Amino acid sequence: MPPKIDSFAVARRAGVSRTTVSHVLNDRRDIAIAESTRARVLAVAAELGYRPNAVARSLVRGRTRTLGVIVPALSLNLVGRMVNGIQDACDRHDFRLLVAQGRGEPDLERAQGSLLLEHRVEGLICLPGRHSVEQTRRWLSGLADEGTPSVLVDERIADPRIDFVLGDDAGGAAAMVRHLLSLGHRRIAHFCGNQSVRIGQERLQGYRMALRESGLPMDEALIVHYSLEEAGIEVALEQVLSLAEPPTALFAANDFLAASLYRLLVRRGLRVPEDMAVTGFGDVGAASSLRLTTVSHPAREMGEQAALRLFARIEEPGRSAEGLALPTQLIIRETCGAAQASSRSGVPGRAA
Amino acid sequence: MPPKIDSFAVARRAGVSRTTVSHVLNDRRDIAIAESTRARVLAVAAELGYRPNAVARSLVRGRTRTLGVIVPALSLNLVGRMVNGIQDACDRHDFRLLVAQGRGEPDLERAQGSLLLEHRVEGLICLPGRHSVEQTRRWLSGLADEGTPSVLVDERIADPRIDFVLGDDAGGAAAMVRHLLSLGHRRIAHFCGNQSVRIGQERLQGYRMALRESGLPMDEALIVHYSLEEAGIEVALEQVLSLAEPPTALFAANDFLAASLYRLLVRRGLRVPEDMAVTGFGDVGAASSLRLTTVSHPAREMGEQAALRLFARIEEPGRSAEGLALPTQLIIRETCGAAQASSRSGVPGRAA
DNA sequence: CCATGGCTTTAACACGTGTTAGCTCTCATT
DNA sequence: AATGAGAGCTAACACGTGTTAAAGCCATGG
Repeated sequence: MPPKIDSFAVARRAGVSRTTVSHVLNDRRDIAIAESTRARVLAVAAELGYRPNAVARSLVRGRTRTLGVIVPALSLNLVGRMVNGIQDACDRHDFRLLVAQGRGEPDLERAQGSLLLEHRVEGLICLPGRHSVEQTRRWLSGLADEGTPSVLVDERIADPRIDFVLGDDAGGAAAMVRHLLSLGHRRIAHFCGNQSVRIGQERLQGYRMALRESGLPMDEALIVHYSLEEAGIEVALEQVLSLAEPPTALFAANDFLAASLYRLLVRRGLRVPEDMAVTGFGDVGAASSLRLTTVSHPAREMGEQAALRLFARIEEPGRSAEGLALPTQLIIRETCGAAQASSRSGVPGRAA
Repeated sequence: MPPKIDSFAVARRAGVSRTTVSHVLNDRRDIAIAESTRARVLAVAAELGYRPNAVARSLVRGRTRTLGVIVPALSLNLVGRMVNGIQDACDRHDFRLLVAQGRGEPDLERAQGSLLLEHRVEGLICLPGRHSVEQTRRWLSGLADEGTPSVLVDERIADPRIDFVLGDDAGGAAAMVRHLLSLGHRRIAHFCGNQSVRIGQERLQGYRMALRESGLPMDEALIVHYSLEEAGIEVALEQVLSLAEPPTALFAANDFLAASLYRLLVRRGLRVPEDMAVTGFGDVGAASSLRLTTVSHPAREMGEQAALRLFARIEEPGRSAEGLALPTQLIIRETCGAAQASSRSGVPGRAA
């Protein structure tokens, strides 16, 4: 066990006081320090491998320069991309990131949040699980009362002290449908996502919006719900293919679903995209392998923006919160049967 | 701004001293405390919403109960799963997790590591980037000199003070090849992963091992290297299909590659698995959508084990390090053309 | 020779908690 | 009734740093 190297050790060895070491290492310009002294202190600190104790510094400064993030699980693709964005923003602002998993259980989420607060994170980013949205909202409002800033991701919240950040799911879905319309498709089926969460709802809403503005009749038979087991998808597909007027394009609410549809179609001897176009949403890793036309979800940017919002509120506690909807991007590959190009949905802006 | 609630506030309100509050809240059984006092303190703490300051506690105890992990990027699928496992283990041991991204850049990795050490993490888990393995090894050895325990993930290290954890990539690949052999395939092509990293090398090695033990002749033309662009894969596929004796099964070093092969085969009018079997490695999300036969990579368990190793070394600093290779699991779905079943490769054990 | 003033350095306190040694008070034992 | 024991509580220090007010030093000018 090597001897403990604290600022005392550096001071002794450099022949100065501990205070001088602190001033040099914190680069305080308002305090005059002889150049020779400064150089000597820095040399000694490097020589001894001195690592300032951030714990002690946090305590005395009353600032930890640490953010906390609560997610349902880090293994989820979008969650990883989001935390990646948060982390990048933290790096640029010299903040550390403490992560916690809530598994979508409200009680666990709150318990994990309390632990983060005991560690005095300066702000909290929360991506609630599917079943805990409402409780999470109330809890974050309570934290706002105590003065802890937070950002809610992927869900809206009415509290004017809490920012929220989400993707423009409706806009992205609408862009996809418009693209399919522009390719000549008139019968476009939508395989819905989970209608109990915002993203599932809004993607369907975007589909409806684009169809309505095109003037085409809305056929509810083309809006496909299915049970979650793999067999459920196949049954639903059979059903829609056997319609009197079957669709010529399938727009799935997510890429995994699109991949399943792709496989099922191929197994039936249909060609994609010649006999049937297939598109997805999310742009997960395998989407590019399948050359799947899809919508890229701005998960990384959402994380980044969430962190930036937090930094702004930490610096200016009175700042009023805003909702932000980040644009998605249409990724045109081959499963829609069009030449490659891409376009953005909407512009970044306030979300109601 | 609500009034600061520290242990003083609780003590005042409960009519006891701050020390008594500490004893009650830390549940010290060796110190006798009247039941009435204990109950009153707990009630007041709950009423005021007292949150002990973990920063102060860490400072005085000299223990932060925090682990640090350095990864190339959190957006990578396997990384997310691994950190998920680490986090679960931390939860069970009442540890917090501080994450940092090194982007595979050695300098950044070390800088991030230093930051984590300044925050006095009690141990470090390191998943080095592709290009920084050797430097990372040296750096971790240096940390061991200073007394900081660490675990290296996905790479071996000779230092007897540093544990490493990896997946049994060779065993998993061998199991896959044996399975294909058992289905009657005699010409199995392997589309290699990056041969400059361990997992790419060992998967190829497992392929060779299984073929050798089967007694079949080794045909180097079936070991496929390709350039990384999408077109590269197509060219390589054409080449192997036009061999005098083309393969009947394609074993890809990862699932994304397998998905690409699946798509290319289908586009050529070939049926999977009737005309050609396709298998992958990793069991990423889309693998189940494509009903891809693959090998599940034990990323989550690796993270979990890495953390457990660290806890053991933190409790018993003199403990000697071990290498651990975690078993993979063969996931038999439909792209190999077999009835569903599954088997494990090897047993958990020491890795040389 | 002393006062003035700028440039460096230092002593001392603060942050919020855990912990140890010691104090007080009650009760039972002799 | 004195005393010892033990239960219950408190005072004081420690952790490693940042920060402020004051002290020391040196040169310059009166």
